[in-house]
Amino acid sequence: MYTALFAHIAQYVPFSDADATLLQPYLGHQTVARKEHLLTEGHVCTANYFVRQGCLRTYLVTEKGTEQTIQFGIENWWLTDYASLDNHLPSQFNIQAIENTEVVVLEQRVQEEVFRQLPQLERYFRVLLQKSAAAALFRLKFLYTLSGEARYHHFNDRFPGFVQRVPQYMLASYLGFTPEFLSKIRAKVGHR
Amino acid sequence: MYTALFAHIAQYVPFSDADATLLQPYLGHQTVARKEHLLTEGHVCTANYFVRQGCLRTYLVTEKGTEQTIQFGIENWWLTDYASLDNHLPSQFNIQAIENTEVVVLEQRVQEEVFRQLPQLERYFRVLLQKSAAAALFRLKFLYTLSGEARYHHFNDRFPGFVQRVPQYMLASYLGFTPEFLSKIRAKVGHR
DNA sequence: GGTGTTTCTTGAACTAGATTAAGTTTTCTT
DNA sequence: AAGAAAACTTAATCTAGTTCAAGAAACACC
Repeated sequence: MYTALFAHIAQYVPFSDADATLLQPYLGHQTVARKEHLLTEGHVCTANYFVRQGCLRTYLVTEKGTEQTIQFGIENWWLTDYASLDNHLPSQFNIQAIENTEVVVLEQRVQEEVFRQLPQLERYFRVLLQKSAAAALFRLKFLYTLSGEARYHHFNDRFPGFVQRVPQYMLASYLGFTPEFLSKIRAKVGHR
Repeated sequence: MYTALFAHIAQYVPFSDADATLLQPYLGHQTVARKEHLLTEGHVCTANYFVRQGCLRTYLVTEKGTEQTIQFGIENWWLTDYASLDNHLPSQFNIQAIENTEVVVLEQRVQEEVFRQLPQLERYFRVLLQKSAAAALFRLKFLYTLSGEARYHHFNDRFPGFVQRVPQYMLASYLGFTPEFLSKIRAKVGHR
């Protein structure tokens, strides 16, 4: 049930079987059906989610009523809206399953106790968040310096299986352009 | 010398005078003249910088040779390139002073020892990084959903003093458009 | 298998912002 | 104070990507 998460933690900090036994009662497990939401905008985000299997996305609904995909989360990634989680504010984002997904749930209300009993998890999350900060810098570089078409190719080269895994309108949205434009790009290179 | 940093830490975690005395020998202090660099792309980033006074920016040089400003860092902010810092890789970014600036320097090579002696700093940085992750989500929302002109107004409303503090071509770059376009926007509303 | 819904594709018309070019103003250096 | 460099402004032309519209294809449900 939680072995993927425990293995992930052990990659970064000392984490014994006893530690795992200690942590387990604080964790939840949830199966999320395709299209089902873990977080809906306007509601307070109450947990941090670790993807055990499957794929999630964070998106928002624009003033025009269209969906803007902000990020994807696949296996071994944590996903949450920290602004909402930490400040108990209604979230501006949605977290939704793109395919049937299984997540490990760390509720905000037990997080402090978890850190008290397993202080090395402070370090685990700090290290992961540093990786996330590094990725955010590259994401901005990507968005600011590449054309829409170059972004598609760059992404496709980097994550070749992704294009088949997620609907194309979501991918287009994530990459910052319209599905119509994505069709045009793909037609140009024979649907790679 | 380090009182601003110590006060900042004490906002988030228990931090006594004894803790401050313990940390101090591991810190450096640097005055950076306007336009001087703390990090140059192609070099490995060796430290995390806390802005005591002044203003920094992270930027990159595009393939066309133009500068793309990615972020600003003002008082009480930490600034670094985590990808380079943590993995000892040459950085793709530059960190430069926009005005005369004073920073507290936490070198990567002493960081582990600092965490060993002051474990609450693991928590301090985790909390700050969570805020940073929250801000990154909002930054993407901002970039994806607002027009160039709306981004200018939104930013100006939020940080009214900033527009006078940084050169306009840097602000335009940060907001994702050309300086020419920024001139047009400002002419429209009578140079606010 | 049939029907309804969602996703993808195509093409014409449109537009937000970029590019090019150059003049003006401000700042910096000596 | 003078000259050079950097930053800002202005306007015409251009373009990457959007919008609009609708048909085709794929998927979901009963």
